[in-house]
Amino acid sequence: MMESPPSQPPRPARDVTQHVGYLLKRAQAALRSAMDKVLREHGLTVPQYATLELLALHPGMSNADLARATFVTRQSGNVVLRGLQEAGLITRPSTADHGRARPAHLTEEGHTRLAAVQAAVYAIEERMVGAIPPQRIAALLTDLDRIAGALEK
Amino acid sequence: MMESPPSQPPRPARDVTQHVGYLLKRAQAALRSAMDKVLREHGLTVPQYATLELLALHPGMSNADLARATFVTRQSGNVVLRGLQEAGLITRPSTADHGRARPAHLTEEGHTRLAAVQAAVYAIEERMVGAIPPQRIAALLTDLDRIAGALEK
DNA sequence: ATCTCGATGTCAGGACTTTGACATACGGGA
DNA sequence: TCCCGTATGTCAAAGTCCTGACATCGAGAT
Repeated sequence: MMESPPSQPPRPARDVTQHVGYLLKRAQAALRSAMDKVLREHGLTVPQYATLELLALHPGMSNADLARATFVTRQSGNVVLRGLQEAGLITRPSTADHGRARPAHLTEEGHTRLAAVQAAVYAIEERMVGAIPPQRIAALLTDLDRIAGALEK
Repeated sequence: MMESPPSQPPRPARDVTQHVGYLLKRAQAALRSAMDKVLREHGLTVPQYATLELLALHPGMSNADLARATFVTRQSGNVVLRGLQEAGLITRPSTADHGRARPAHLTEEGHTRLAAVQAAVYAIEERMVGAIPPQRIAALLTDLDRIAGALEK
């Protein structure tokens, strides 16, 4: 019940469910749900997967680096890293050579597990991209980036 | 450290941080953070605010309705509703007249508090919209809707 | 040399959310 | 009429994440 697709008003939507913020939340919730479902079959959480992907791209990132990049606090990032470390997917030196930052690196198994899930995750990305007119993709990426930039200020 | 804006590759981005999913996450994280900050000053959480907004638009929504609309579980929705009820912002009949659903309604104070925060929240929406070329807004909303639709299936 | 400041890692506690389960209530079909 | 599937509300337990706080480390200023 309570379903009333407000029959799209002209342009300046007054319905809250037509605001950019709400649509953004809805899309993100759907993405999160889809990724959770797929990653669970591989024994990974979304933050864990994101961390693996980032470490594959930028080996040696510290906990603080990863926390910023995955949009969680350092504390949560620490939990993620310990989980990955216990699972044997990453390694971190027990002592920091420079500051306090301890650079993380993927293990052999880390690379393997990442490769195993990438196909499934990228399929989700494909479903998203496939739902959008190709000529709009670039603009969409740009706009999302601008939204983030405008709010992060 | 570890900051290397990958100097935007031509178009088909291979960098994970250029994927639709990542940008979506980033924009949503920025929005959530901005809203948290503003709403905290008014003693409300994001789900609580969303619930008030929805109840203003559709009086009488049930807990299950609200949970779906705010993208949380019924259990979380229940917690939100009890919080709002204790704060005196909404009312719910103690007994259901039809099924088990107990329709929620804003109290006088609920309307007042909502009105008080709307200005601040809408200013955030304005910051987002303002960062995007006006002629692209409609397309952006459409694309976000399609992304959600493609994933919710 | 010393001090101050920012960044990092970590701990403790609490807040929020989810998973899983159960009981109740309506509605349609056998 | 009776049964079964769906929807709803709720409880208990666990997980996840965050806030607040503290100690350490490096770099630049004093």
